[in-house]
Amino acid sequence: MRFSQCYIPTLKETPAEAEVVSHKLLLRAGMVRKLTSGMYTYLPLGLRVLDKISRVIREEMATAGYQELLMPMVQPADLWKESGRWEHYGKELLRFRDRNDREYCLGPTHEEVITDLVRGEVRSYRQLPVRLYQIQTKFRDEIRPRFGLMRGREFVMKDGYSFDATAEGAEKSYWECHAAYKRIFQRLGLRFRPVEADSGSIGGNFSHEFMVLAEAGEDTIAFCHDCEYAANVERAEIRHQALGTPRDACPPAECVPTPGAHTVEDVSAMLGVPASSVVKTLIFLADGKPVAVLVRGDREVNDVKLKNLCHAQDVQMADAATVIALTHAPVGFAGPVGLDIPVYADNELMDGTDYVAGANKADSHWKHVDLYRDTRVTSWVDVRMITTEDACPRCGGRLELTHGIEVGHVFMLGRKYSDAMHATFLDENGKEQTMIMGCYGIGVSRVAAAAIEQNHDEHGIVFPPAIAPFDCLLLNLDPRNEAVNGKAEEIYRCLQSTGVEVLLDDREERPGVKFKDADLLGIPLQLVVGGKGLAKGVVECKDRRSGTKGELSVDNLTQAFAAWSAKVQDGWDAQQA
RNA sequence: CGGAGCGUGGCGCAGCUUGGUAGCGCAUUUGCUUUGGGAGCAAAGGGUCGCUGGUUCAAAUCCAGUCGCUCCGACCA
Repeated sequence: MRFSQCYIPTLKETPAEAEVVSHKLLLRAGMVRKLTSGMYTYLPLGLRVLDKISRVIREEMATAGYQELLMPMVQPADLWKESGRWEHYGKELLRFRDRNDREYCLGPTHEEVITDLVRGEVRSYRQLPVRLYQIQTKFRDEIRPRFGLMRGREFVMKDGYSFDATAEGAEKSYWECHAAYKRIFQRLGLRFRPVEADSGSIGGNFSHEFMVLAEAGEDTIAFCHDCEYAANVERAEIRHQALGTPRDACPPAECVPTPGAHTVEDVSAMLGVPASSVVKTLIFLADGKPVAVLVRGDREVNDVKLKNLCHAQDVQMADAATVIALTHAPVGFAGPVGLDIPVYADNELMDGTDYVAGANKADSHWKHVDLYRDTRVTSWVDVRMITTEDACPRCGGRLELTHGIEVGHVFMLGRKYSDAMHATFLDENGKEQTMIMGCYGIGVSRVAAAAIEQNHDEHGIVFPPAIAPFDCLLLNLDPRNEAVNGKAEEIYRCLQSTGVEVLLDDREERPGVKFKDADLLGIPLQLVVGGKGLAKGVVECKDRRSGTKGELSVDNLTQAFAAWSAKVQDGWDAQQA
């Protein structure tokens, strides 16, 4: 392609609306433009990036035995009523009516449609497994779209589904897709980790998220240095071993004044005890029902764990009025002593005694609290956030926390949808059975953003070769100079004929403009054809990632280019490993 | 939805407090010069100041409403 004939509107300045790096650079590099909140037009260069990502996905899904199809974006409400999600999915599901007043929604995901399809065709265990996927635009009416392509309302997703006759078969489908995802993100040149994850509202038995490691990531993941364990902190279980030693004797509990101390820090400072000796008592509403959660003062409650423990759809911190009604004290003085709502205490508190806790009375706390002696704990549970002080739940090794961007998620759904929608088949005994499903998503447009979050510098994007819109950017520094122009055109044709995707910058611009745009666009290989180089019989080359510059002789350019290109790819592979 | 902020030529911003001629940089057009890291000079074009209503002799500026966008929280690929 010729730059002069491409629609690549690069920007010198960053539009005010962009906050995160990937959004700024996608706008500046002329890859996307916003239509309205959370909805973007992919310009030619941006679309090429999506196509590159999709190509890898298609190849690896095919290898894993998944076939591509394409389902409608508009879905009838009936199917969603059948699965029960018309009621449960919430406002993210954009609903509307047609001219005949029939109800529809825009597809945020396609479990219902695919299940309807498969139940209509598949009668026998002999027809299973069925493994299908599509790459399509999805719509979710997000509460708050943000960060450009990272969380749009309209976005491109690959969604795959498997239907199996047996649990073993379903697991096979699941793990084969899991393996395909590893190959996909590997090939895309991203540093990533598959992590154990909570299933959330999609439901199901177990799931893994694929996290691209990046500072800007909205998720936190915990992973072990000594074994393969990695999990989203929402899910990471905590290895708790009872100390086995008798707890110290605890002096009688004593109520002491703590005026104005309504944070753990205030209390521990005022009473001269470490935060770890304070019991933090938080009141939550689980589907509207109050529960108290106890964690050590220096820990955080994990509300996903709490949600699962309560079997609740929704868990929130209680508002101030509710706290006052339940504890008879303002926020900040709640404690487990004498509290008559269910109390979930974190396992970690088992080991200690002589705690400080709120007194359920304004400006007062109890000292010398023994949770066994002085309170009634409903159950001891794992409800807190994991920390780097915790040991790996698998092997006891050292844990590290890092940020990640969720680009893929695989779920073992089980029979959640197939039961609700009667997707059944006859087994070898002629007995009716329910299909076992898995579903598998990759945020294609989010992968593009995540790749940029992970790979950029102060000059612009640094695309991994597999994702870059072109393999090579060929700069013709002086199109009006016959020798330079002729050589640039010759190299352009020559590289194209060997299958290299080349963008030729043939614009009548000053060299500086071309260099700046070249770095901004992030195409991995830059070749510079200019008078200076040609005088020496060379064109200059630059590896966008490392910044390393070199010279390639014009005489055996094809071979020299191939060798250099392989070297640049090696650099990427080394960085990824 | 709760909290914070922003809307002024294509882009980035100033002006608003204290009402009175709409301004700067970039980009665009033309000419000349320049030509290896976002060129220089000269000239030119382009804005109902988000929208509606109000106050006023007079509103970008003050008031009310409304729409849109961004950021912080609950959601998720």
